[in-house]
Amino acid sequence: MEEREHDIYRKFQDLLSSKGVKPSFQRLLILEYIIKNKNHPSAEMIYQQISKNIPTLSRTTVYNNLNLFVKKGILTTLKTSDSESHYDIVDKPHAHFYCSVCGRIIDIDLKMPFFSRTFIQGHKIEEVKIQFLGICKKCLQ
Amino acid sequence: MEEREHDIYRKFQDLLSSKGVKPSFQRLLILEYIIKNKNHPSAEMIYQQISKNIPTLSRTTVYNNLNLFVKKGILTTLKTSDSESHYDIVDKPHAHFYCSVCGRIIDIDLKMPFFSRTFIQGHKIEEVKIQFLGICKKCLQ
DNA sequence: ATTTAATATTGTAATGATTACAATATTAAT
DNA sequence: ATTAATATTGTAATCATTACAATATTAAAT
Ligand SMILES: [Mn+2]
Ligand SMILES: [Mn+2]
Ligand SMILES: [Zn+2]
Ligand SMILES: [Zn+2]
Repeated sequence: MEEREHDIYRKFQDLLSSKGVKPSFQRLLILEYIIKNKNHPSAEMIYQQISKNIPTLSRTTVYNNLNLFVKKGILTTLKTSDSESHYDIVDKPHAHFYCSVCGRIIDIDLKMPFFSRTFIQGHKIEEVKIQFLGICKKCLQ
Repeated sequence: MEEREHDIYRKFQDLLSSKGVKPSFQRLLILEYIIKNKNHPSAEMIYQQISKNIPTLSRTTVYNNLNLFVKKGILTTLKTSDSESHYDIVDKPHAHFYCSVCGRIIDIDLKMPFFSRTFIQGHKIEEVKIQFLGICKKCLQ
C-alpha cells in the first residue's frame, strides 16, 4: 500500500484515469499483473497471484474489475475451449494462437486484416478477433 | 421414427458415417437442426426444438452428441459474450459477426486470410476463426 | 432366433465459473 | 465532521455443462 503502489502508480494510473476508472490499489495490481505477464490470465489466476500481496482480496473484486475494464475498453476477453475467460490488454492489435496441447494462448503479431475497416457487409465493426487453433511450436517437438 | 427419418437419412447419414459416427435418430435431428437453421444455436436451443419431435429427449444427449460432433470435426464451437456455446457446421470457411445489440451471430462470407496456411510462426494451424464484434446492419437503423 | 457384447440415451446429481446481493470499508464532497 | 458516493468483501445463488449410473437400443456371436 506504500512502496509498491508508487512504483506502478504512474505507469497505470493515467490509463485508468483516462478511461474514467479510479486507480484503486486492487485495480492497479490487477492491471499490472495482466500487462507484465503476457500470459492472458483467467480471473482465478489473477486472484491467486494478487492474493499473495492482498490477503484480504475477494474474487468478487477481481470479477467486478475485470468486467469494468472490459466495459471501459481497457481489456478484452479471450474465450478458449477451456471453461474460463481469459483477459488481454487492449493495445496493439494482434492475433492469438491457442494450443490444444499445453493450453497456452500465444500472441501472434501480424498485420491484422480488416483492422482499418469500420464496416463489413453493412455491419458496424467495433472489434476484430483472429484466433488460430492448433499445436504450438513447443508442443510439436 | 419412421417417415421423417427417411427424409433426412440419406442427406446426413453419409456425413456422420464418413466421420465414424453412427447416425442415430437423435443425432440426425441435431445435425438437421443446425444445418437447416443457419442461426448457430446453443445446446439449449437445439434441445428445445428437438424436444418437440422427441419428447423423451435428454439434454445430456444433446450435449454428448454436440461434443462428439466437435471431436469428429463435424461441428465447431463459437463462443460469444453470452454464457452459452454456439455450434456451426464445418463446411465452407467463413467468418462471423457478433451483434452486441440483438445477440445474433451472422455469417460473413469472405476470402478467409490464412486459410491455406498450415503453419504460423512455427505453430501448426488446425483451424482459423475470425470474428467481428459490433452492431449489425439491422440494429443500426 | 437367443444370447451376449457394445453403444446410445436418459435422468439425476455434482461441478465450477460467474453473478447477485447485502454488509462493510474507503474515498470524495459538502 | 457529516454526508454521500464508490469500492471491496463474503456468502449465497445461478446456470451451463459434466459425471455418473441405470436403462434402452443396436450390432455381433452363437
Ligand atoms: Mn494477446
Ligand atoms: Mn457460420
Ligand atoms: Zn503447446
Ligand atoms: Zn443486431
